[in-house]
Amino acid sequence: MDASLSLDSPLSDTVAPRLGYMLRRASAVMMAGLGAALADMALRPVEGTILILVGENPGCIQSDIGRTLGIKRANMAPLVAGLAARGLLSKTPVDGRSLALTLTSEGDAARRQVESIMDAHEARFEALLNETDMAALRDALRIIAQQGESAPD
Amino acid sequence: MDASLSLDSPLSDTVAPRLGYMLRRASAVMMAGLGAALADMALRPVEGTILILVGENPGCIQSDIGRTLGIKRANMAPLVAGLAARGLLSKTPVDGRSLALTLTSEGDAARRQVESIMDAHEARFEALLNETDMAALRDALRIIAQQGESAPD
DNA sequence: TATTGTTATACTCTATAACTATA
DNA sequence: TATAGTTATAGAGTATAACAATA
Repeated sequence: MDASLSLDSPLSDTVAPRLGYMLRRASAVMMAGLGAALADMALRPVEGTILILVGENPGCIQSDIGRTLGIKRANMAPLVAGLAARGLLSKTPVDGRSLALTLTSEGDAARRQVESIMDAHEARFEALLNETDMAALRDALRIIAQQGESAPD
Repeated sequence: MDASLSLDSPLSDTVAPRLGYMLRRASAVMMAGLGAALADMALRPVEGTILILVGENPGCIQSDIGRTLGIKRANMAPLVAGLAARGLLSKTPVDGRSLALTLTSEGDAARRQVESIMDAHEARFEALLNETDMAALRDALRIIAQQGESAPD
């Protein structure tokens, strides 16, 4: 049993096996799956991620969340405002210029649900790989991601 | 030597080790690197990819490229028009409704340069990983990407 | 009827610039 | 001077709908 050439694609494709292209495809598949899983809660992946981060860092300031997730200040503002408008988190001034973020009880319930959904989503993919490949995958992804440090703002 | 906790991030972050998040980060790093490497040619990664695909499938029709790369017809039109306007590829009717794409000689020169840039870019990352991890990474990415098949249009 | 290519359009994500207020 | 938050805006990337021409 070999064959397997051009079963679903009639074109020769030397781009498909490239590392960057494979990474992009795999990432898109997982993001789409997570987005679909979170759609029931009317939350996007980035919003779920913010809830988790605020949940484990109560009182953290908005800028720290943005720096941790690689989201610029200008784009954090509407994200946090949206979550606050839905009653999921509250902004309380600490500094005069900084806002401390904490989850409301409703936000914490949402956070627990998001974590549950993310756990199940990850488990679905991890079940497809053996432990050795999973460990190698994590190592490789960490090393690749480390190449893109810096970026002040 | 352990330490390593919160050196660059003052926040606890249980999202960072999640598979989907690591994939997204690694993919973004590689895409940004490739984008920077291709910027000298004033080509975006997707444009370079189209040049490669047309180069190895001369006379293929526009729709096949779109299907292979997961780009919708509506979004292929301006991409191909842009490359044609720059003299990198030519569109010749075959069907009356289908357009066969071929690289011009200038387009083929660009294609060779793109492949050279992509080779160097990949090599830079592959050098960071041993053969075992690279093989595991490719296997894992292929398996993950396979979970997101379908999508008719 | 299904496919190809095109245009228009909209929504998301991301980026910069400019502004206010504060440390 | 540097930082925090906000607003406005612009550019990609991606999505649907509608259309004309063709198979």
